[in-house]
Amino acid sequence: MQNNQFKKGELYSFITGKASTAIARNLQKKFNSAGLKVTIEQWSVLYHLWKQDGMSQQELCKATFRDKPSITRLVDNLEKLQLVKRVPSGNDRRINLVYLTRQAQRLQEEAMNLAEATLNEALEGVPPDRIDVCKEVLQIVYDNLK
Amino acid sequence: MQNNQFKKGELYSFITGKASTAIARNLQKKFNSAGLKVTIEQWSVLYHLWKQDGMSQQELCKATFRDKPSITRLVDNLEKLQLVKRVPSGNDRRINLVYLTRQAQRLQEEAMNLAEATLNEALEGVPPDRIDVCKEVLQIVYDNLK
DNA sequence: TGCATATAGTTAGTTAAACAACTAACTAAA
DNA sequence: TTTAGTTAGTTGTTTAACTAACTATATGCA
Repeated sequence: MQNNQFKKGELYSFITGKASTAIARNLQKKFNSAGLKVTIEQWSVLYHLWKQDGMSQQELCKATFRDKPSITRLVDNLEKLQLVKRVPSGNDRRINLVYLTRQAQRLQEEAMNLAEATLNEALEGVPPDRIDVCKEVLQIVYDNLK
Repeated sequence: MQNNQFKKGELYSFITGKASTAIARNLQKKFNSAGLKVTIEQWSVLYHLWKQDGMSQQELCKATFRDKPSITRLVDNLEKLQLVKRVPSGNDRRINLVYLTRQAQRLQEEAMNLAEATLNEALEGVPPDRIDVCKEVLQIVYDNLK
């Protein structure tokens, strides 16, 4: 145990993740301003479908670190927005494959550009090597607790 | 603009803050196992009251990075749990000062120890200087977007 | 074949976040 | 002192997270 790494007064911001909250909020505002009617959570699902269309809900769970009910709801809402479509798998009738609609495909570039812009704003003035350290630490944290 | 710091494929985990989610989830489980009947969000309010009792709701907003309705509801629930009490300010009748009950004071040590344990687990194997870099980067991110 | 077990997804219930619209109380300037 | 603007807090609505309990389908093994 590395007991003195954190003094009690410093626990808070690490645990509550205010930085990532701020990033998410900033991106949501950009979406709203641009008239993109998606939430960050919905975006996080679309993001993975843009990388690989036709994932199952289970795969989306793993990719987005969400549980099954969350994905059910998110896909419900994305279907209502006509951005994705559930298609039953031919091989295994338990499985829903989730496919992007034309409409969602058209959103990709704009949404990704806004996400990139948010990150560039967030990381303004941070040297690349420090970003790398930060990414590594956060990855270790995630792996340690998984 | 530092345009090539992030490749598009790397946006995701930074924006969605999976590390802080994992930390929060881990701490919540520790609370549950220990029979502490508080949520992480409630803990985040208690945390600041343990540092300084009798803060106003507005001050709690700033400290926890939440908006006013969120604090209203968290304090509502903490009151139901008999962990805090609203006391109208003498000087300004708009203001509620939020005070810890005896019961909440008794929770402090146990809750803080669990939070510390979570962080030690999370940061196992991460050298202290890298943690410092990480904290600095996250602080800059937060300030950049504020 | 048949049954236990695992997997994919849904539904229900509680808690919380974000936003907008609101009331009440205070402050400062005409 | 009246009015305009600000600040503190509450309420309503939508979206989402997490847990538990559920249905339906598939798989593995006796």
